[in-house]
Amino acid sequence: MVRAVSDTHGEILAAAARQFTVTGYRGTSLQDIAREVGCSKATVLYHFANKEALLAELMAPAIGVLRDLDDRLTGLTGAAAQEFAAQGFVDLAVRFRREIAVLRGEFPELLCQPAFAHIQQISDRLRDALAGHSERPAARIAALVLLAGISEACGEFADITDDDLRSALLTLVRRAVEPVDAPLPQPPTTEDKDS
Amino acid sequence: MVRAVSDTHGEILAAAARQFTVTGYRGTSLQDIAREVGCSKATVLYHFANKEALLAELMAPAIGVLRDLDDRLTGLTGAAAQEFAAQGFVDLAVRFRREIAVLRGEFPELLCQPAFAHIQQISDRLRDALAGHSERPAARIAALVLLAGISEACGEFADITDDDLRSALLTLVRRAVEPVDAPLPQPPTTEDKDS
DNA sequence: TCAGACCCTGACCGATCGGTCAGAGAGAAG
DNA sequence: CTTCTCTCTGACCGATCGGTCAGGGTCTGA
Repeated sequence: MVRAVSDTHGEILAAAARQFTVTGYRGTSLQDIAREVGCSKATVLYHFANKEALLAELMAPAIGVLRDLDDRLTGLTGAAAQEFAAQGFVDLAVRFRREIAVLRGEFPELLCQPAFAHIQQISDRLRDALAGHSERPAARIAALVLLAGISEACGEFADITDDDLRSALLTLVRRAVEPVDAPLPQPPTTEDKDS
Repeated sequence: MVRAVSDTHGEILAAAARQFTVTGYRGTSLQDIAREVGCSKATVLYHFANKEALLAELMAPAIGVLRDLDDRLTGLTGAAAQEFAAQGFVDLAVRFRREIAVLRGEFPELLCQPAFAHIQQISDRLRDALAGHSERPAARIAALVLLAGISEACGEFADITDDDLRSALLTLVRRAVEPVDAPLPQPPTTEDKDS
């Protein structure tokens, strides 16, 4: 039986999400979260093993999508990989605006935690794909600026619909990204026409 | 007289700069800084009124250049403002890679402090200029993504020379930015070709 | 020799952090 | 009624934070 399963768990999660986006992970104390929910700090720690576990549960969906994107990226090369990375990352950034905003700036330390061990590697692969796997500094720089800028910026456009934001970002990426070095021969099947 | 003016002050500043770029402002304690310098925490607080004053002194040069850029931006409009903002900001970002990296992610809280009260407004004006003062969401989004991405990314290319980084970023911005709505008639005089 | 400015320190402070723990209260099951 | 589980809490803990303070060295100029 479920015993109506008090939604305190969910309330804590929601409050944490709100506070993390405003004051950041480090800047938000368990006390702050408890206060917003209207319970004690001990209650927060009854529902979550520790502060890190709270963050991990908050990020789980976004990280799942990111891993999925990474999986489907392997095998693609050249312009196809570039376009797929662009679409995939823009879509992810838009859908998980809030979650990404949480990690803003706290990446370096947070990435050391086991729960987030792989996302640095994944984002590196995304960047490489977006750079057309080129070694040219200009291509690498453009890809990193776009990834970082989108991560940073998309949380600040709460007044724009997902669709509008997505199309604007995708247009921007396609215009800004370095074109792949050589027009490599790619099978004309399973191809998206404008890239 | 100068009494050889013990360079402890400078050493503390340098150590703080290093640590802030790695662990962030919040993540670095006065104890950490003192340990790297090889002095006591009390010594750090003898040379600087408090932790915030240390940060302020570290940021002063970058902020000065930013204000100067803002001053020279007023009066310019359209494509001229856009190009000036692009060149000015890219140059600033490259020259002060380290300082900008310090503020990475800690902007929201730090901007509340009096020493940094104006830089949010300045960066807003920079973004507007880069967007060609357009109201179109796509233009605003592109400008913000570029500003945020450059701020975020330029600290991570320690292996690239200033000149290379600057030209790569400038190329990126010119390609990525939304062109101004209309080719407005601008006086061909008092025009800075590259500064 | 001595006063004073400068530089530095250990000891200490209150506040706050994440986290622990014993136990209270409410229902459900027997 | 008793018993058990689930939910929640106040009190408390050690660690660490930014910051204060009285005082000890050291050098300089009178």
